[in-house]
Amino acid sequence: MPAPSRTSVERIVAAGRSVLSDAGMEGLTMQRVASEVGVRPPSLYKHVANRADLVRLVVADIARETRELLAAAAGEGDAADDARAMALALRGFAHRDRHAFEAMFSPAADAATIDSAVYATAAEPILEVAARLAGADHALDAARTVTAWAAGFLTMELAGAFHLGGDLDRAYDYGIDALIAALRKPQ
Amino acid sequence: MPAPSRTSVERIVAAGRSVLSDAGMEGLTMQRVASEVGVRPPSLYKHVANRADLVRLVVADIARETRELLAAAAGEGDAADDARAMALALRGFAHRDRHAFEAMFSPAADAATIDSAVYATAAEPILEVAARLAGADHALDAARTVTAWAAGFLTMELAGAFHLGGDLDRAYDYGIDALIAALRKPQ
DNA sequence: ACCTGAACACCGTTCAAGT
DNA sequence: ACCTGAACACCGTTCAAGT
Repeated sequence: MPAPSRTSVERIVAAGRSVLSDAGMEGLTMQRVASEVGVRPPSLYKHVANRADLVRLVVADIARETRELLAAAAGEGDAADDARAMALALRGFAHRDRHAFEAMFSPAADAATIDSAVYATAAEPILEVAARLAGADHALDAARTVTAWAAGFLTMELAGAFHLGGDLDRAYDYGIDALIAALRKPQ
Repeated sequence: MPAPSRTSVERIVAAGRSVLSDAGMEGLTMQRVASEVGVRPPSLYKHVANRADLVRLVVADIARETRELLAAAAGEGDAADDARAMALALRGFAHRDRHAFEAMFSPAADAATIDSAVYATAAEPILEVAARLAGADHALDAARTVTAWAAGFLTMELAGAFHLGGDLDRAYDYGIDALIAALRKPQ
């Protein structure tokens, strides 16, 4: 007499995603997720291999979310406007959901190995603007430079590394403007 | 009959530093550190408040190390040469000791709250070159932009986020050149 | 004044037994 | 075919008892 599944990977990942948002990576425990889903911890192992696997799935979800966010920010402006809008959208996300942002952009000991395909997902819209901004030949380098800067800035901002004061909104603008100017292909 | 201390904070932090290097943040356990130091885990609590405290001290050590490293890289070249040399020195460190680098530049759930003074320590040599490069008025913004980019690039490189291939050495050069050009004060 | 063993709470994970 | 309780290993941390 087979027992019908009382949950599913989808529901487990969704629960994990929401636990992560409000308890952080450290609070993302199998026990908490199980109780959120209405099941006992051992049952989760019928649907995911282990905690690392669950974390990987949750991070992949966040990557998809990030891609949507960035794609939506790139409107019909020129390349520089779109790049600026995407940078601001990413900062908004980092502020709105710091745990999700950190899970994606800092290699917590927990996240262990993240599928590199996950990054490719989120990187698509960035590559597209980078190509328009820097030209096809430098699209990859330009995309990496901008992404590295934004990820680094926001990670450090969230970590409280920018303690020397000054207006961080302005500092972020300063950075994005400097990068756009530097990467822009000769007209 | 008071018992003479069989260890010290210094020795504990040094042990923690070396355990971190070869086992990562996740392998940095009180048990491992205790055994490295020749003592039982409960004894550590006579010298550090708890694991978070130990992690904080280890990270502060890494920050000092990083400052030395950066200061040594800034030779007698002009501002652009020094900035380049410092960026390369940081990358060398990230490759040589990835766990130490990650402990400093990614807010592991473990690191919890890092003293912001720790960042100030490591930032000093960067601020100094930034002032020479971008002028005193923009020193802080320029230092933040360069640091954010380098931290982001190296974190992503270590995480395997740059899977799309291409020469990463060249990509790093591309980034630092672009940033130097963008931040350089009008001559 | 520091060290220790014993103990506790909490975690991930396995597994035999239920349905 | 999935769920469960019981169990195990491992972790951080506390504390009374040793010296």
